[in-house]
Amino acid sequence: MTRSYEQTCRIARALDVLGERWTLLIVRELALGPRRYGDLLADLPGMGTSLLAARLRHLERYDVVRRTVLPGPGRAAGYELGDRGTALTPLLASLVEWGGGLAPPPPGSFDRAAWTMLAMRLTAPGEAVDFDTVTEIAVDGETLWLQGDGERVRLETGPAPVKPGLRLTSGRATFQALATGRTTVDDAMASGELAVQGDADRARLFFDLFSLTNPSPTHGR
Amino acid sequence: MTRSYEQTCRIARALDVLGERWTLLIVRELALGPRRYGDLLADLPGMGTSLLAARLRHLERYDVVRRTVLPGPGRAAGYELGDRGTALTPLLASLVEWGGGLAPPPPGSFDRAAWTMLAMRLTAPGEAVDFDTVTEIAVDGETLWLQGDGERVRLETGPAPVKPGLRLTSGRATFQALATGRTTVDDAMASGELAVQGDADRARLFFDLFSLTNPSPTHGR
DNA sequence: CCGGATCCGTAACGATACTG
DNA sequence: CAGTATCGTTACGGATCCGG
Repeated sequence: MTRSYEQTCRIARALDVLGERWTLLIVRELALGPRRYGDLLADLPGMGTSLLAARLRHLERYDVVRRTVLPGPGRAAGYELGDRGTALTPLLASLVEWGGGLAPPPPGSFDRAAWTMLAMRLTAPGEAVDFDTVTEIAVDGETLWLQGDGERVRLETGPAPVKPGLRLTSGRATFQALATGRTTVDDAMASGELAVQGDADRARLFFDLFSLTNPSPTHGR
Repeated sequence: MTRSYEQTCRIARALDVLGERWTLLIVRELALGPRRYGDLLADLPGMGTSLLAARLRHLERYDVVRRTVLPGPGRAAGYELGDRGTALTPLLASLVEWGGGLAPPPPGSFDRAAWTMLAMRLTAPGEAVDFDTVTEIAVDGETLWLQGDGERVRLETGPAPVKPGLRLTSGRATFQALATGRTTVDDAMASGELAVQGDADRARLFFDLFSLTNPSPTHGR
């Protein structure tokens, strides 16, 4: 089917499944919640449609990805992570940590707040699971939400399914600065670049918990 | 040079550097100690020589890989991991963990004890760094050695540079069974499939510490 | 002989058009 | 909207060739 390294090594076999172009970015997208085929295509600029279809079929075989019926009216078909897909969380976290050490991206790159927020979630300390305020984030028109439930932090694209207890609105540059700790909630509020609806203390706690401290909190050996 | 996703996302940027075919397997090989160009080529069956040269040059740019002079007589040129390469240890560990959940490899795959031992080292618990006995392992003619120094576990291919305190000799199948805990040192010794030179208690401790317990000791979130 | 560079056939990818 | 079909382009794999 797909080209294999034909090695017994676990690393090589993992890469047999995950190592081809776009594969882990599909997993990244679905780590942000279930999506429709067309949404995936739109969020992976440059990827051809036939390739996306082939990758999804491939990943289904390993239960990395699973077909599902999306919630809400319309019973639309979509894709979500399977059990072997959610098991990729530590791998995605390693990639985020390592990628954080690279030079800053060239201007003109595609950017989405959801990617930054996913990186924040993946590298957040364990206490972040107790952040139980439903928080909606709107960055430059893009909206997403998250909530900790004591077990893990749910993070999905789109508007919050219930009325959020905290709502943060900003532009991309400000959000990036907040994410990396280059600015603070107070400064961003004072300059009008960040709007906070809800408790300002909660907003401060939010960025304290999820901030992409770079260099990273070395995990592993 | 190489094709990029052109996304600001840290995952995508990490994959811009690491995501192409063979790249992480080169890192895996160099995680087993410095090597010469020809050795890398021999240990990566199927890889073309021009591609290896291109990958090495690419990885040098990011200090994942570095040119070096090999120890020993001859002052031969070789390659070793750079700082950004050794920083890939947690990523390799994640791949090992995830790959361990896949179906067993098809027969006829390439196999080396060094790959299994690297997987054991990457997923071993922290106490393994205190395993300070120089241990040489010979599996089916292939030899490698390792030693903990209290900080980390050094693991390299080839014979031990000093007289080992423990020496284990077996065939591939037996070593695999010992690595995955499907057999014990005592059983393998009793059946003559494993020869232990040195303290048998140390040999037992060795496999206790490094055994690829599958399912894994969940690390990360 | 080792460390590559060159060349060329094949397989993978990317863009667009097309179909149920 | 969710894919399949087609086709030009790029990347890879294998063999051969070259300089120290």
